[in-house]
Amino acid sequence: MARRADHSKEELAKLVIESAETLIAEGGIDDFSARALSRAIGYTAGTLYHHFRDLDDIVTQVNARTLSGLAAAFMGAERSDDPRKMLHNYADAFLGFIRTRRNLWNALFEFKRQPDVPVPGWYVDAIAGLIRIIAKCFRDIRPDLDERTAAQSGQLVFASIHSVTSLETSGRLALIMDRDIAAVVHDLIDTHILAFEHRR
Amino acid sequence: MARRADHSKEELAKLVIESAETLIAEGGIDDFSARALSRAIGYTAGTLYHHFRDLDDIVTQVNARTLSGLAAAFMGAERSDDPRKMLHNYADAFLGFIRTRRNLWNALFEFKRQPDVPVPGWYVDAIAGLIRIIAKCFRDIRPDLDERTAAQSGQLVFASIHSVTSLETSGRLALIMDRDIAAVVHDLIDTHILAFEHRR
DNA sequence: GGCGTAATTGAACGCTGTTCAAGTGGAGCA
DNA sequence: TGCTCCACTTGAACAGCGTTCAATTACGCC
Repeated sequence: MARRADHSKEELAKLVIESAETLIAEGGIDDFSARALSRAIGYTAGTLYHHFRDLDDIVTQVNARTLSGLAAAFMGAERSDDPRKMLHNYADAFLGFIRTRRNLWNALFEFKRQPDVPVPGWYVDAIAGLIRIIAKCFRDIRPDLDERTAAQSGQLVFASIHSVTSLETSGRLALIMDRDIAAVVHDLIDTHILAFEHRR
Repeated sequence: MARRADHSKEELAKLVIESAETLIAEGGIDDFSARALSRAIGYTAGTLYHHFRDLDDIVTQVNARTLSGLAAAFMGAERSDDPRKMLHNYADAFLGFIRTRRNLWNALFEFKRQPDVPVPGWYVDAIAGLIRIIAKCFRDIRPDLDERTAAQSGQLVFASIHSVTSLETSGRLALIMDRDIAAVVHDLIDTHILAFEHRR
């Protein structure tokens, strides 16, 4: 029963990515498998490998949607003229985004990439874009400091927040601290702002 | 062909944990499996389940050794009367420790715990002990601030450093920043010190 | 020496990602 | 209309995984 009239090549690809996103969002990356995905779309596992290189290929495309969704959440953050307030607004946008998409956010950093397969360029660019938004706020706080310093603070904030959220979504935050994720994230931002204000 | 003469119950348990540690240290948690471990010790996979609840049980005991090894590394950190310098010394001890034990450090946070199995108490205590050492330095920097504030800074530093090291060991640090792990860790510590000095 | 029991084995179950020969349905051409 | 061709789909297969368990073995003890 080859070439079923059910879906065109493009429709099937779309169906696969969207179903994969739903499966990961609902059950996490651990319950996600080639057979579970093929069951969900009504095809056989083998078909997946005719349209995608492997499962990592599919997960990477789901991750792309998550990243652009986060970028959209950043764009939708409440505006403020105060860069300090703006950083907290971004944090709230971020927290709101991952609250409803825990498993998808986890998938971004959980799934193993094999070292030989290079990270896609758009992947790096998407993260760099988010960090640039954060760095811009630091630049506004102390325009006298050079751009590189602000960029590094943006990177540190991004990495630190990623840390506590991944600890939280994997259920390990309570091992380290006794506050909830939102309190910790805003505390982290205040810490980095305070340090940045008093630099040099 | 049971061979109780080869190893006593205690000897076998020791052999299992040590072999598991070696396997994880050399090949990472991904290449670690019940069959690989049983092959290494010259027994069958089924035997493992007579002496341990499951693989998680074994990994957890390996993690215990890693944690106490890290505590020992902290104890061996170069002493200093300056708490700021001391924080950097702890960082160097930490960096030195994970440099030779990347895969073991990864195993500490990588392997999935199922949510129903509670985290062992000594596990929580071991982490809390490390954080307390860090918090003590912050307390020395500003004795006028209350203990809780210092404790929270200790937690933030621990979580932040865990973040960048786990990003680094999983090969993702380069996605976010362009500096090496040691530079980032010391920068993080300076940031938290600077912010702590200027609190309230 | 024989018995009881603890330790060990090896097969089995259901799962995983991935590959591939075989077969089918639809499009294009005569 | 009939025919051919090939992209697509399937289902079986492979090698691995964690885990369980009936059967077997070997040891300590009486």
